[in-house]
Amino acid sequence: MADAAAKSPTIYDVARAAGVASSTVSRAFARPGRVNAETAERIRVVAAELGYRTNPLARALPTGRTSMISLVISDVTNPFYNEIIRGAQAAATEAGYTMMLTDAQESGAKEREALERAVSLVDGIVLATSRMSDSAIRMIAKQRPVIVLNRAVADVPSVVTDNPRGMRRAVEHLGELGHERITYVAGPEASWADGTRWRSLREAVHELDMHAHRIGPYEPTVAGGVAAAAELARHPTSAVIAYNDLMAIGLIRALTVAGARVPEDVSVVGFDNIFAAELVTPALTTVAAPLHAMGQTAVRNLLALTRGARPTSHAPVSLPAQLVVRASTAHRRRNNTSPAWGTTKVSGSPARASTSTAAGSR
Amino acid sequence: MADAAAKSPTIYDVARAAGVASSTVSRAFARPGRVNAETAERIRVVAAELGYRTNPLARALPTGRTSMISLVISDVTNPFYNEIIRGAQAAATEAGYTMMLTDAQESGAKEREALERAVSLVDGIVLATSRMSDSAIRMIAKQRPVIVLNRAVADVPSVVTDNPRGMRRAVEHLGELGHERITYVAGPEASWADGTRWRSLREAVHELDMHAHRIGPYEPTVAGGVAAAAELARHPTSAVIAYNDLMAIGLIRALTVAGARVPEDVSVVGFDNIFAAELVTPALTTVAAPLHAMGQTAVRNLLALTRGARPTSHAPVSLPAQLVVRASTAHRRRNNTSPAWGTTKVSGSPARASTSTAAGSR
DNA sequence: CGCAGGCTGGCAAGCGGTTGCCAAATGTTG
DNA sequence: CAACATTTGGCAACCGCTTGCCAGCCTGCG
Repeated sequence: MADAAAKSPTIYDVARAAGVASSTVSRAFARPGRVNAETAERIRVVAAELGYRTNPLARALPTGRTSMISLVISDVTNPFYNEIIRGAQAAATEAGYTMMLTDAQESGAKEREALERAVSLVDGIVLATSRMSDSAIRMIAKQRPVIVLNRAVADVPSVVTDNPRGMRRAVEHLGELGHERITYVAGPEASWADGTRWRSLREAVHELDMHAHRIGPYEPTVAGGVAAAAELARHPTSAVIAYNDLMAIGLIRALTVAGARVPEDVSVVGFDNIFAAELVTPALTTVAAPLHAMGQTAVRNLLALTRGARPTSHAPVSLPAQLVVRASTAHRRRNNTSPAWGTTKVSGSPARASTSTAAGSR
Repeated sequence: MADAAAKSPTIYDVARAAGVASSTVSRAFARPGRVNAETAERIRVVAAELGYRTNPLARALPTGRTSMISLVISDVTNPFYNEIIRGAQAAATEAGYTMMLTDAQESGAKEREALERAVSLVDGIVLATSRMSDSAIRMIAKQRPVIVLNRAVADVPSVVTDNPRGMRRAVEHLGELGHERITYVAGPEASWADGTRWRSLREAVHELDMHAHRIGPYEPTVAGGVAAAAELARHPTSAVIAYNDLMAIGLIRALTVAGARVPEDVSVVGFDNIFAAELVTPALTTVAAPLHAMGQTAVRNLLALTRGARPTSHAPVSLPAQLVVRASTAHRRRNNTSPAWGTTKVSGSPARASTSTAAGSR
């Protein structure tokens, strides 16, 4: 019908209708002070009548700025990003920028390919939990301003959670509940966050005169948590801290299936405070990252960069974490030397345990 | 640092280096057959050496095609969209398109504003569960090809789940378990999906000689489900179907708190099969929508539209749904005329119930 | 009254590609 | 070998907007 017919009006149409030169129209919109107020007003009126709307593409060509930024996340499916996306979106909109979201689907290659396409379209990029190598990231950063989120890369400004403090709180909490030995269920080996979390845990237990040991790495998913449970059964502790909530959830499920009770027999703490954390049974005690603030801060800092600001220092911007205590942690039962699931562990399912161990240590 | 120095090479640079005209370079990339194979190869090599990459913005200006599409969803936070996003992304990438994701944050106004900005940048738009009015949607559709997802709008092609069949399966399932009366917990009044689900439920119970009644509307969130529980307590049935999983989860929690056991006392069925559905306790029986396929189909159909295809008919493309039976549904306990939670409801916690009711009906 | 300087608005040259049209070169056919 | 068709590459005019530079005009000041 009458759809393809009407091409949208250009500054030339407006210029003709208003009886001025196209450059004047352009300036009326882009450089308010540069044109006489009355003239500008007249142009504005005429433009409105014609339904003129400046074409961002055409504007971008000569200026080189698109007013778009890109947020790349490693996995849209991971609820961890929900609030980050929201925060980033809010900051972008607030500054008049359009944000394009790209899902890397946990693949460094896909991430790279998507970036390849997007890099020339945007004024800046936020890389959240990038799966690319440090050097690949630096490569990108050479072409456009980049902020990495939840990771530290030399020479590239970043925004992270205060993992040390968060971990410290978790350990203190467990300590107050009488636990002395903590098992850390590790996430992806390549993960920067995993590294700092484990390091922080070691420091915390040292200071608090407790003990920690580490198993893994495992996939940072529910399935990964399930896999970890088998290994945990071989060296049970009364308290466990998992790399993230997804793993903690998987762990609890597997533990429950194996006959252990959470939190009575074993306390479990996760990281991230994802949406599902409070839905599962028992509700998960977890270290909440300031997700919304992270997305927001990342974008704000990015936009500052695009305006030419140089980062004051190369140290990551660190945002405070918070411990959310729910139902998956409880007092250690001191007098019970051989709990039900401990029994299960030594005799019950040796085959399963060894299988998973092989998979776990790769 | 040597960052701002190097401007990326253009076709002119390549042309000079290869000793041909810029138009030939352009054609070598855009119109493969139009140029001699050898020449094209040489150009390609030179371009690779120079690190030339075609600038999508510059290309978009004369052609009017950006190779970008936009996916607008009503709420990134809602896990319902996870797989839709994935499917859409996959279809877009496969076709060489870049997809930009926009979150409307459940606000028709924000959706509109974001669209305002994006419409001139993309070749087409997928509106998933749009919160805008039909007429606003048609307005957009007049400017660019549009596909609406999970909704039907006259004159705009759409992709939806086969709600009737899905509902039918749910009702049959409940019928087989001996339930005779079903309560439907309604979602947003304005929701197209809610309308068809309730209608389908009525038809199904009619044919199967069962009974249905409806309560609501409530927010399509966990909180909404919690609110609904209070109302449900006033007219208890042994089976409940909720508008979506989030509400079903909230309902189950509130029911459990109130002393009812799920599924022993009341069976609950949700819709959508979101990620958390299998994590909660009891795991949720739900009608699974073919989320990935929906996203994929929507984008594919959209791209077909951009290539000039006219939709064959204006009837929505309907994709099959599937009932996933988990642990939240069970046989009706026939001999128990006054179940525990029925008792609870009339005497146990009237205060709590009435408080929630007030909150629920707002 | 003459002139420096601030305002305004127009001209025109891009930004990096695309593409209709033309001409030279090469291939085909009678 | 001439006439004609087919490739192949170049020229140049856009696409819609920005912006450096220039000129006309109005003020204010000495």
